[in-house]
Amino acid sequence: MPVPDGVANGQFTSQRGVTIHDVAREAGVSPATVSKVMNNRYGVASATQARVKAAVTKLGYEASLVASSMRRSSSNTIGVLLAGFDPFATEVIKGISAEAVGKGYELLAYSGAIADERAVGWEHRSIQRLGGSLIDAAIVMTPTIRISGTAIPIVTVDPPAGLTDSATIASDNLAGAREATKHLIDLGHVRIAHIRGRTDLLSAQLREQGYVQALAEARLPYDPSLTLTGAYRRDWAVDCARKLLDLPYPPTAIFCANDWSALGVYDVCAERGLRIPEDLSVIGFDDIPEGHVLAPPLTTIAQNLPEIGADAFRLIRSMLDGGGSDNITVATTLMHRGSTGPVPA
Amino acid sequence: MPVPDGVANGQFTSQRGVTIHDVAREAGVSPATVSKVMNNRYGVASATQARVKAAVTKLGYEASLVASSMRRSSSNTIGVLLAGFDPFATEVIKGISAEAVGKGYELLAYSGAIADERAVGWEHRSIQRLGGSLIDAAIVMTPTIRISGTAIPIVTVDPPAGLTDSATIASDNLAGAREATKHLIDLGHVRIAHIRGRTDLLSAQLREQGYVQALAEARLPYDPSLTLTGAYRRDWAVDCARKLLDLPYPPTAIFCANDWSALGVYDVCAERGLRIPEDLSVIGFDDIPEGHVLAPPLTTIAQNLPEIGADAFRLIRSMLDGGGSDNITVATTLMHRGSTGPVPA
DNA sequence: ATCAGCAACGAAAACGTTTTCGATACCGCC
DNA sequence: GGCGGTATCGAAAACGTTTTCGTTGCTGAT
Repeated sequence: MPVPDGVANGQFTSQRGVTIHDVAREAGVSPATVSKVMNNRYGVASATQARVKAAVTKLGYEASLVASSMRRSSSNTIGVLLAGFDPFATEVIKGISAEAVGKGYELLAYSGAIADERAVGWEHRSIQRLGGSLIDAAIVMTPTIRISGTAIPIVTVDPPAGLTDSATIASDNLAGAREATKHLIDLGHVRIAHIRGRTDLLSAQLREQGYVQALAEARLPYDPSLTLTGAYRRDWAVDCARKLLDLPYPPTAIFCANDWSALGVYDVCAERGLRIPEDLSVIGFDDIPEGHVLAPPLTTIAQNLPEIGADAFRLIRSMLDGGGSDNITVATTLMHRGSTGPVPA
Repeated sequence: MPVPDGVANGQFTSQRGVTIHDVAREAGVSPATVSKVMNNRYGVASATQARVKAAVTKLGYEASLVASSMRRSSSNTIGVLLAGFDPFATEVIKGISAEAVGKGYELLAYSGAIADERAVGWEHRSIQRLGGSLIDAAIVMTPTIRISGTAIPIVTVDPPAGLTDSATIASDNLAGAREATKHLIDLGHVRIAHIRGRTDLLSAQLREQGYVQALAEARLPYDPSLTLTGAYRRDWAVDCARKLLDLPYPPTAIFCANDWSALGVYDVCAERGLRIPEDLSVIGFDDIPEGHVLAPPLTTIAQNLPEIGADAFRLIRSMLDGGGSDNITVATTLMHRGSTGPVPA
């Protein structure tokens, strides 16, 4: 139901916002004085202050963030740079926001990845574009490349491999994967497969490493043919699951590097009539909401995403205050639901 | 484990990003020419272009968003303005993002509500601060006031009461509330209470209206003493539930204006030893994740938040192309879970 | 009466980019 | 050789704000 409210095309381009000059003219002072009043600078008579404030409220003036942050060095806002507003990122942002509220900082989440061809290097581009003026510091989510030589403090959430010399926050992927694998071992499983994630990501490497460690700790043999690459993708995981189940001596349990991969395993079980967990135990990683509504609900390793965000904010704040960088890991928790059970007889 | 990576305090303030002047000097041209190359303007020799591009890549130059959007009018960015990154807002943002990706637009979510005392009017402040230069249009989430006189197109998600003359998107709160109430009626309930939301919000008004309509359609009597104000808050809803259950002729079912209010009802049932749904049926609105893990899981009216976001993006895009405004409602769906059942005998 | 001191205010520069417009050099053609 | 036309480039203004610094005018002390 379109509303014919009498607005024509181009209605907005003609208008320009009210500037500091308008306020100055209204109050009969110079722009410089208006700026001083707005920023509570010393050196303006109280009578003038009152006049300026009256003009400000009358005209509804608010300083343009762009112009002021161009002149100033600091803007009191911290930027959150992300490839897209996916569930992972938004959950972490919630944590950042919860921690930041009331601390006098504004938050600006910027998604600068326009198209896939330009996607590589979006982190650097975004920091260059926003940094130094619009934002005082940045929290970068799941970058694909190493970021260096920036003019502002950076903390990296879910960092890429090999980035230990700067500030990073991530789940304790190693311990989480070890716990997942140990959970399967405790249920009596001996032949445990692993569908690993994107091998270029540190998180995937650590989860695989945790899987290997848990096997070693339990003195179970490590069979390389039981580890396939699902790249964190459901469709790839489908292929992996098929190959694993086609093995002459197939696994009785699969540890998936993330929940999406586990969904792929569910798909294959459905197509082959295999029951979970009676015929095959499945455990995931991440604890996405979709896992709750599966039949059976997915056993998984939950990441504490808001806590990661809160830690990221605390760290970047301490860096703004002159503190050094740090590498923080956040504990995961095993969510024992319906998709894992004792080894079939 | 702090990493002593040899960085001192103030390490970042000294550095300044590489500007267009640096590139110009490197390439032996003027800043104007560099700008033309960056923006693919006509009138620069191919040899010069190559030299400039080489300098750009060598220095890793990226135009400052602040400076360029100060000079330009358009920035190809649409802003999402919100009071905070709460679950409602982030879910809608996901929908906006999913719809915006690949359309050539960048997204900038800005949370300008610093402290509660300054919170009133954050919408206007944010638009003034970002509009006209940093963002070309804005999607405003759950504003508390009417926004008018802006220089850029605005669409409002979950608009306040009385705002029908501008572009708005919201769930079909009326139909959803009617469905919720009808669900209880179909289960045989006759004495149905309603814990309403914040009466200043249009959503709450419509949900109450839907409740009243459903009663009327079923020719059930409307008892004003069965409607109390929970203001969308859990603690207020606790008081409401206590009062309702203390009534001489208490309700057998309660329709809560949102899920948080329903949680308050759960609290009171727990404190009084009432069983859900045997002694009291409870239905909520919103479908928050917390409702899934309750015992019993909460029956509720789910909002299609990502769809709201997608609609918001589509609408603002058509407005940028010169289209008129619109008022859109998005359908809700009843999630029948464990907290509603037949009327007790 | 003179002057140091200070409060109040404004002129102007600066931030980094884009865009207009004028200047220059070169080309082909008469 | 002169000239109109075109291609290429740079000087400078502009965007809206903040900040420095100089100017003005007043107060109070000598």
